Amino acid sequence: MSAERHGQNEAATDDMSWAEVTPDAARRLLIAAVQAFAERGYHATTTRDIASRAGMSPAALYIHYRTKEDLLLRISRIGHEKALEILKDAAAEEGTASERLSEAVRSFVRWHAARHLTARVVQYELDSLGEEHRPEIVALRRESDATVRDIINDGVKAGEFDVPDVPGTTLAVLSLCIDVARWFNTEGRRTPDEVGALYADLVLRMVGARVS
Amino acid sequence: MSAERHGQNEAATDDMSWAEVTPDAARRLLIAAVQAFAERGYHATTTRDIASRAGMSPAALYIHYRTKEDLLLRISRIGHEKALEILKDAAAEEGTASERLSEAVRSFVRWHAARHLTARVVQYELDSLGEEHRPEIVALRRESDATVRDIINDGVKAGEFDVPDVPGTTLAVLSLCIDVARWFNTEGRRTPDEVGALYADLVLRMVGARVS
DNA sequence: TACGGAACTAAGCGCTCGCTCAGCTCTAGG
DNA sequence: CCTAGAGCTGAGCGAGCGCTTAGTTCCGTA
Repeated sequence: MSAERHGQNEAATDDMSWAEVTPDAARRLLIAAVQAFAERGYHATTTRDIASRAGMSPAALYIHYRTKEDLLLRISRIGHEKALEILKDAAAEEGTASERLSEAVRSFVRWHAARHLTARVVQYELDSLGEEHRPEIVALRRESDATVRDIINDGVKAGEFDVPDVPGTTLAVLSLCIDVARWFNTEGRRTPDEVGALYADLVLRMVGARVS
Repeated sequence: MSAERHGQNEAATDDMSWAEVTPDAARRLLIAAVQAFAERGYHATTTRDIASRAGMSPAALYIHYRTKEDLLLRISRIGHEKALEILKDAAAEEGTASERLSEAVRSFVRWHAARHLTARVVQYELDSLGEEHRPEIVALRRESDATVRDIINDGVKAGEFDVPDVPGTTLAVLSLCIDVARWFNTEGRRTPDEVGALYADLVLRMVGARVS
């Protein structure tokens, strides 16, 4: 079966990846919200739907979360922090700029594919967040941007890369990786690992890395 | 002013690009719907909002469109047809595969940037379409995919390109172009022409085109 | 001038939404 | 055994939703 082959059935692994969310009922609600938001979008999802996916009554949601938007905010914050951590870990490794960029793209894309439900909410439901919470999330995105841009700048300085427009190329690389969350399908032909490898190669070509 | 510099203020040019929609009131409603859907998303947009943007009462909408979803369907169909036409025009030109791919990406991206409100609805609100209308739109997307894949295959056969994974690279190229609609901002630093030129260069690198 | 029909509006119907609240249940501490 | 409090539910409120309907306005034609 496909999910087994991928080893990435999101519903199964979510229990582990949202371990920081307690108590148990709050975590179940949050996981239910991720699935519902990813499938239907934030505005099309009802609190009744989220609660029933978690096996609870509609009122139970409000014991653990102040509002429906509060749920989205927590998902978005945790997700962005995870995505940023992945990029920073890759950037902090030892090795050439090519190696670090390749590893950053590979792991970033792998996350967007394996956890595409979460990533879809994180990357595409940002606008559903109210004005008062958006700046916090936008700041995390800028950090992600800076992390990738720094690696590319390193590569240019070291003579490894040929990049006429560093900010533009950084934007394109991140855009390419993020959009994986939109089209990736667990039932499809590619595993998250395969997509990660393909994209790492494509990005190295985009920055004109010397063939190794 | 930015919109003037870009020469691409969407609200202004929409009157011309939706010329095929008649009568005038129907076109005004459709343009209002594009703006509202792009800003807030389909589900978060109310029919009252659309009607008031068009300077009409809520009931007037139902004289020209059967339902709110009917509006989305018409926007989506016209938009996808336009996007496909752009790709096919570039693919049908004379020239090398590099030239045709470059022109396809340049014009496709330029459209997604200049008309990013429309493109955002077309590319990201597909899931809001009911099950009965989606297949028609998905067929148009497959045609777009095939058009780009054919150009890349031509380049590989001619020895112009070095592409280990043609379907995967095709997917990545289209994904990269489409995501322009998500991040492009009229107030930003780049014009649609500039983004088109940048992306055409990046895509030629992705397919390993020989430097010309 | 009179009239048929298309375009449009004011009012509002039935429904579902996010969210609330009074009260029930279950468990830990004494 | 009793009790306090956290977790949860059933019922439902006020609001706003998509959409409808009865009736008005306006214009082309004769």
